[in-house]
Amino acid sequence: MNLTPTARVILGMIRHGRPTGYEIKQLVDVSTRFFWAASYGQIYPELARLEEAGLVESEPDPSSARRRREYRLTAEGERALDEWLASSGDLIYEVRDEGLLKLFFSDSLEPEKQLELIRAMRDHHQGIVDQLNAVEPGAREKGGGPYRVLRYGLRVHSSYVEGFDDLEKELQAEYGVVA
Amino acid sequence: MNLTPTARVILGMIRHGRPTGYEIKQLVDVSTRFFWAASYGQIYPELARLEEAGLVESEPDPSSARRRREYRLTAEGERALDEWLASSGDLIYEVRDEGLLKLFFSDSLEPEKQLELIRAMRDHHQGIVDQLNAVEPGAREKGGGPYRVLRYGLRVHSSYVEGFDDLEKELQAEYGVVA
DNA sequence: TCAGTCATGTAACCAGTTACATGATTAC
DNA sequence: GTAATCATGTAACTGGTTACATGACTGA
Repeated sequence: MNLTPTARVILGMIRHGRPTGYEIKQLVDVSTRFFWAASYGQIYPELARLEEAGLVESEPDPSSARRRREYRLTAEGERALDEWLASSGDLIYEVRDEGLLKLFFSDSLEPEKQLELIRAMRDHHQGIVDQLNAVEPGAREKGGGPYRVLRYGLRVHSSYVEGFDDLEKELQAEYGVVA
Repeated sequence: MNLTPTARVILGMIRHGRPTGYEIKQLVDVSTRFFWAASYGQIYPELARLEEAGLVESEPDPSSARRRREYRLTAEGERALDEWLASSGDLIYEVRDEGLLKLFFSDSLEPEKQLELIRAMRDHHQGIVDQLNAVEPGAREKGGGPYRVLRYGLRVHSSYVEGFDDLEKELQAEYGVVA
């Protein structure tokens, strides 16, 4: 009953009230995206596999004018989801941050280019903070896990921004630049 | 001259004084690993491709008793590395954090399990902080990009730990647990 | 002598993205 | 009418891990 990575988001999202591939993708894109992304190219085939495996079942939504297939968890699916949530093995934790990699190798770069890099990273994380802030009110109302995760994200990405601000000042001091 | 992701670490590490696949992997594992990993299964084939493409050249190390192939950057390779470092397009930034995904869906979990999850994540990041602290003295001495990256990592992972500590207290209060 | 480390490499697999294709419905 | 959005899906590709295989050298 071992779930593939994408299956975990999908089952979770179905229980969370997102019964179609499309709706799952929509919610992922404004919530889990920053720590767990998913593309249509993963979602639709995985839904089919999950149905084949008996963890979900589906039927076309007749109340909708457009083509629309609604999924729900089977008893098996509920069990598999709970099992994963309660499991206590190693948790996947992977990061790929090209900016940090550049920074690591940045000693050969001109100061101005180094600053440019740091500012780009700062802006990127500030952008995430902004996006999180934009959904904060709605999330606060609902509370629970999603809201906890949101606040966590807000905290760490703000800490990123601070870190880059400090780095920028430090570099400017080092190279004798006057702001 | 577009470098594959792994090519960037490799070229950077060669310039940084790690001329063999083995040594590249060793350094990656204690430095960039937390934001840019690489496995032997990527490194060795990529070295061969880079040589084929003329970005590196190599010869067996005669001064070594064991089999050992030393790579160095060609002029082409130097140029490609510099070009990447100075480029200013979008930077890859990807995270996959299974713990946060669980937390997102954790509302159906018993409080005790929720706390367990939060503690596991806390411990994981504390472990990273410990590992970073272990290499801090050596990195401080050398300074430059690697040291900047290290301090950044220390900062954000400490902020993760704090975040989870707070979350734990919050949950305990919510569920009326007395520490 | 034997465990550990240095050192290179391959094959099978896994998980993911991007781009494309299709078409209906809704809002302006 | 037409642009945006809803909605599903596939094919080609990319980038990566894991496990395995091999063997020499080094230090206790």
